[in-house]
Amino acid sequence: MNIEQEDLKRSEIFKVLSDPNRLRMIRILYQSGREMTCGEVGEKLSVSKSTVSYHFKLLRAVGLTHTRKAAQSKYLSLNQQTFAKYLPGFLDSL
Amino acid sequence: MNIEQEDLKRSEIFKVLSDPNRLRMIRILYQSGREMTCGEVGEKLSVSKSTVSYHFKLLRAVGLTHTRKAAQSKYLSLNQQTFAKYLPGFLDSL
DNA sequence: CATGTTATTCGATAATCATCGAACTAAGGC
DNA sequence: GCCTTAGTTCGATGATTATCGAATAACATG
Repeated sequence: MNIEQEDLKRSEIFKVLSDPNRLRMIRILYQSGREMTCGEVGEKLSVSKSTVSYHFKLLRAVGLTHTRKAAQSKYLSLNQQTFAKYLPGFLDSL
Repeated sequence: MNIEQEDLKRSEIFKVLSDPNRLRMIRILYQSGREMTCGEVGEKLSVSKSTVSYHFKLLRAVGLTHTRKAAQSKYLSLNQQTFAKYLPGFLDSL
């Protein structure tokens, strides 16, 4: 990847992190230290489930989270590799 | 500062970093290792000077840069402390 | 198969954003 | 005092965004 593309990727990641609700989601996932479902996270944020789904889609799209499907639920967890590459030390600063 | 406020501050910083042109500005400043004027940076990005001024204002507003005024020019430099606090290791990953 | 749970998709809407050129301010040099 | 240089501010505009509720899809369980 050249610098142009790297910058675009970086700015996309920052854009995804620039919403307070998404930041909270990440903190919730990080501090829980386990997988969580959409509903579980959404409950803590008091926003509609469609909005939660929207945010989760964005987080997934830039590789910040990983999704495991099981039955009707989807379990989300942080993708530590992406954080390590683009935001070294960030998670620990939360 | 409580967590709510910290998250707002964080998301503001990320929002400022989520624009490719502002990211390039930061890279330019970082790699040059010195102060630069608005015009100097703007030249490298081929955007209008009003747009550059707009971006610089945002960077300053969240404390990512520092401005020193001298004669008609304004010299910009990165505020390393803000990076260290909110994005440890980020500059080195550029 | 009917019902309930979990999540996604689809408009719609109000808000925010990046960009420009033009007008303006401030400072120097002639 | 004028012109030049360096930045800022001010609309205006087109694009993107966050949010919601309603409709839909996928799966499980009675």
